[in-house]
Amino acid sequence: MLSDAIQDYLKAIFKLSRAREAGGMVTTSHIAGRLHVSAASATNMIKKLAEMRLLDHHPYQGVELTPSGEKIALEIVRHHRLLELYLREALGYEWDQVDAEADRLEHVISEDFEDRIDKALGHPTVGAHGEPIPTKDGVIAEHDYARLSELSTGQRGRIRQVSDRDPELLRYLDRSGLVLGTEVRVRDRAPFRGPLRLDVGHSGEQHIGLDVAEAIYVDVL
Amino acid sequence: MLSDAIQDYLKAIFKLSRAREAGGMVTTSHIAGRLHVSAASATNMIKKLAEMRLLDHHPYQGVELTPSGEKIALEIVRHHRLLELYLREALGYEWDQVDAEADRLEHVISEDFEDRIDKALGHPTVGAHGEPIPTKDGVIAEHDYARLSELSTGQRGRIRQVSDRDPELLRYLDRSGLVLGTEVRVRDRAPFRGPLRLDVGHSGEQHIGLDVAEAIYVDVL
DNA sequence: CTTTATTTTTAGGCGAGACTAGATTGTCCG
DNA sequence: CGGACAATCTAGTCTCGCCTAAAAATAAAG
Repeated sequence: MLSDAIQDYLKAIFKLSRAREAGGMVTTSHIAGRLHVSAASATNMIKKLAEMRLLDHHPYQGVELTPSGEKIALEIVRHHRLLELYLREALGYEWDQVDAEADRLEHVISEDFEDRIDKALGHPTVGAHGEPIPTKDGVIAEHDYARLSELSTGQRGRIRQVSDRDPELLRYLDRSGLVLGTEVRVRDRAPFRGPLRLDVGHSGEQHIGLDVAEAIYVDVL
Repeated sequence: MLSDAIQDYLKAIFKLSRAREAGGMVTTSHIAGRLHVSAASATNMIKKLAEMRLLDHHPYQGVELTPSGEKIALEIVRHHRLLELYLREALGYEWDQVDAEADRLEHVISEDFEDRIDKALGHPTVGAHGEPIPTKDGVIAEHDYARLSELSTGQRGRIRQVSDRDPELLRYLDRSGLVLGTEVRVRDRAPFRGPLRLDVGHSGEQHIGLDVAEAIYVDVL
């Protein structure tokens, strides 16, 4: 059985390698930063994981998950996302609270538990924040959503996914009506990485910063 | 935050002190046996818990939880029993599977999670095996059920609680119709700790060993 | 090309919680 | 009362996952 720490590292590396698209290489300090541990601790764990053939370590360059490492990471991600959705759907959790609870639960649930909540949710394919849920045999759907920040003036999109990293951000999005499924239109973009003016749904107008817009993924309409 | 190990020790000591009723003293080897660790490990942890004023250690005699130790134990037991019941009611787990899953979940759920499942279950007072569920402020109901093994020929009782220690036993009870709420009558008791012959519900007759009968608690009718 | 700044790795250590081996205490029995 | 045996405790060790401090490698800048 893999320890919680190992699972956390694999999950973090997997997510970072996705975020840093196409580059593939994830550095020691990225991992350390994400997990709030020192760089030395990350190096130690990396060496151990390389020993276990769960990742390839290119010293001073970065790491890359092996297929078996990625398989395990996907199992954990599946646990996490099913749990998030279950907490929301079955227990009424708010959008911004599910991540923290799922982070703790994901390490301890059995296969049986996983199957039961999967069934209770009707075998969902996307999680509480729109992220794809890997299948049981490790296949994850690839969506090519655009970041809201990439849309130009006049373009419309439907919100399909949001970053789950920051609960504060999620609460802000919720208050602003920027939830999954909502249609938005870019009315205006201020220059020099300035804010966007948006039409949100049928309700109203919102001004959001570019950082926020980068955390929102849309289908361009 | 108390470690999982500490929580496990406190829970084990609490349960053992209940089982060994009135005696109060729980020995090192009882604890070690229950937790599947060596006696030396148990001694170490006992010293640590005594240091933390969670229990009183009378060397070579045994231990007794302090009020604050018992408070913590009750919180864990509450988590455990609410989880067991939730797994059964909401996710369709079988009687014999809930204990193992709850053992892992009990350490990681938040107060919020506890409150939500408590509410979803309608603030239950007894768990999946009939055990009383401590309240949030650490009060546990005391039932004075009789052991089925103590009933004499001709006496009737209603099953109110069963031991949750052994999944195998629970499956056996389930197959035999010896579930919570069932009425039973002792038709006959064989001598020398021999088996009991029972009328179970309206269905049929069962022969059960005395060990089994000791694990079943009834209201005498 | 050399200096400087940053990142990564190495070295050494610490606390938790388990273990084994061996010393100690308590109990029971002749 | 004195042994014998079981239970308990002490001492010392191990693994895991984290840490800090210092050394080494890389990258950037003059």
